[in-house]
Amino acid sequence: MTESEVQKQLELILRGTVEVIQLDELKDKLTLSLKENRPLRIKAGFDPTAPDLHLGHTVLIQKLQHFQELGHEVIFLIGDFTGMIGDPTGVSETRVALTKEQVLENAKTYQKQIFKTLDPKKTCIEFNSRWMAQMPAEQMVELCSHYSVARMLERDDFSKRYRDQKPISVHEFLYPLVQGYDSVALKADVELGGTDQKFNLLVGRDLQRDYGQKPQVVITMPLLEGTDGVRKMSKSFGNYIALEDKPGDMYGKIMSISDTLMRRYYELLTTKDLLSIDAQHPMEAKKALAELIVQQYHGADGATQAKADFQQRFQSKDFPDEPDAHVVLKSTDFEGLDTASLGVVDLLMQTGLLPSKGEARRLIAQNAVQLDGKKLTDQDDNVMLEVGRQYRLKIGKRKFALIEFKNE
RNA sequence: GGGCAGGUACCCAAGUGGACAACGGGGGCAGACUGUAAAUCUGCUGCCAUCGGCUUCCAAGGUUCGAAUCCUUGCCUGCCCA
Repeated sequence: MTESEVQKQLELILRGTVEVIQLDELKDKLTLSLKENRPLRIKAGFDPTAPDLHLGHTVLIQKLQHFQELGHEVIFLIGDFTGMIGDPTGVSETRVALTKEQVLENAKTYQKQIFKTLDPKKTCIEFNSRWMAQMPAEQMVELCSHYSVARMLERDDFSKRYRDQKPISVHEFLYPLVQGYDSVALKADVELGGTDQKFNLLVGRDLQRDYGQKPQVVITMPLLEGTDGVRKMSKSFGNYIALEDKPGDMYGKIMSISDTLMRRYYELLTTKDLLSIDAQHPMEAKKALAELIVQQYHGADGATQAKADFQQRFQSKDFPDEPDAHVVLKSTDFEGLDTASLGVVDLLMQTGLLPSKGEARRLIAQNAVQLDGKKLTDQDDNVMLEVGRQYRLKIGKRKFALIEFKNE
């Protein structure tokens, strides 16, 4: 009986994962949890320096939600203490230490975003400064004694930097140790992380063993590719879809991904059956995905609106209900002119949607500007505006402005 | 403390006294094609302007008819030796 239940839980848990260390231990833990009616403690740590989450982060959050759905206890750990160290994973940039206020502020933002997925009542939010900030130096030294330099250097980027004679600050060794110790402090049964976290996650297992605990099961999740379909989603690559993106933008960004990437997003961001996705027309499937995700973060209304707007804007190439700019010109805007005649370039600049006149000229030269459906091709042209009429200006494929001339 | 290398547009990266608003790649934008995509092809990508002008190559000075390029100082980054 419990066995089939374990199997059922596993199916959801394993979806999209890269690696589970060790699967047997996970099975045992699940079995025991069911038998004793005790939820497992699921830990995932987040950096407080980047509070604006994007879909890449939600791969983990989604997985946490799965556990929550299965009745387990989710611990959302904000690494405010480790944040001061700065994760040396990959290319390390010098981090500016955050103030307590900033961390709390960021934590709030986090909560607002994650509780769109997680159940607030069943989520425990922790800060690792709670135990780390008080830790006496003696204990810190003690903690350090549990790991050797040689083992530290096993870590891929450490060994690489060491080999390449790139600097490794001593305090960087503390990052994995502290992250591992967090698992001890929290008595975590399972810890989730991206594949790049594997080393740190494993340190947690070792430390727990040393501190007389059962080692946590480590589950690594893939790093979600960004909208370019190649590199991992990251703010610095500019290929991200932020949870705080406006519904329309979010929808549009999802629609612009490749079909291959869409399947990946389905796998990692939803629980939809992939076979049924493959059976659909890719465009329909993508629309459904976009709607689903926008709905999750902006509600049903936002999703419907975004969908309709997208349809209008791009698919039927119609003028949207809500243009990006609405310009109202008055006769006083035409100094020294008695007619409402305006240079095309100036008209474009009035919308505020373009950074410079050069850009405006360029777009005109590239046949990218339409006024009421008519292409404007000569940058020296003037447009005559009639009083009271609304003009629809389309700039490129995604910028729309409504121009109006009111005489007063 | 000493030695060396380097800081060029959104990013990477050429250029080492004039022909430089600055090669090339990435990214971005636009056009064609399409499924609104992706891939591909083409063009554009400092600012203002009618020929033309203006402000740029870490910062501040200097040399020169003329500097991204040479000199001085400062700031920053990496390496090596102590």
